[in-house]
Amino acid sequence: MKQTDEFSIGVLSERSGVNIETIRYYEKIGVMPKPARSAAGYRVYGHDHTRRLHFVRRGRELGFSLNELRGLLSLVDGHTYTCRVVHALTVEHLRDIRQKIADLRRLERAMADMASKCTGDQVPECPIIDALFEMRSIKGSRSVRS
Amino acid sequence: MKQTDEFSIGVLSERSGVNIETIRYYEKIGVMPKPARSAAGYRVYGHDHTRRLHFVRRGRELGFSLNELRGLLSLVDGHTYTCRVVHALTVEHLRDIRQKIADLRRLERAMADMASKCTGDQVPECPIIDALFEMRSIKGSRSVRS
DNA sequence: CCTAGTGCCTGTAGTGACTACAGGGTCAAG
DNA sequence: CTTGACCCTGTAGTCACTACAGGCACTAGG
Repeated sequence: MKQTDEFSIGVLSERSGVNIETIRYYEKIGVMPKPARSAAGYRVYGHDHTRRLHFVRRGRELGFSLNELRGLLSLVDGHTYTCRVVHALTVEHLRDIRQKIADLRRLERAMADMASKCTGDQVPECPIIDALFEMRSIKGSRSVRS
Repeated sequence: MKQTDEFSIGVLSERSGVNIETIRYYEKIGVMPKPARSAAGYRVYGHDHTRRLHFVRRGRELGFSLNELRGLLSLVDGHTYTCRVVHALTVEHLRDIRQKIADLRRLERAMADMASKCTGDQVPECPIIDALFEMRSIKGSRSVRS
């Protein structure tokens, strides 16, 4: 590891807040490029890697899938992206987020409803259980993953 | 398949709106009980199975994990649940949901912000890309799965 | 009776985005 | 020269399914 701005995967992990295993995983699936290797076979990273990993991390926090990020990054890599394309992706993603929020709100209401009907007694009966057995499907409910 | 209220997995699937493969999966992991079998080895279900499967479906729609549902169902099966226990689980779950909504709202704001700064031009520069590269971590952002 | 078309069976593998080992090699300090 | 921290590869596990492959069972039509 030279004097210049080169560092190991552990350092990159710490700087980026991304798990070591995850960094290697990103490399395997082609989200992060294969880095140079030291004589001993250790991965050697530089500033560009940090930058890119930050990009991925932010993107993930914003709910982009790794596939979407791979798409964005390939645009960046090829210098072929335009503001229009990126904007379209963002707006689409925003729509998804708003849908998810709406789903969760409906879900919140249903749960709060159930909880309010519950006496919290030690008795072996519970309106929540009944509700789950009797209740109709929350219509329009789509993939709400916990 | 007798005249009484017995039916195949296909019928159960249709009645419950749960995929056949998923029903078999639920059986494998112990969320649904092993049903009786016909002479040919076909699964034979009755009304109780429909009821239970509905329970699981509703629970899933409300965002409970299969593990949580297994817990609830074992309480129901053993007739050992009390309203207090169920209420506690529900309230805990409700807290998770509200946290998720808050996360998504923060995310929505960040995305909307980025989108609004974007000109949507054909130019090969984009504030969104820049933002992703430069932006700080959304603090407190936890598991926001898409 | 034969055949085609369903429906059902088991078991395995794939998804996404990681995480957690097992079983080793490397390196710096004491 | 040994200890411990770090790194390597590769595989398997997580969750909640979904999708297939390869094979019986059953029913209706010819």
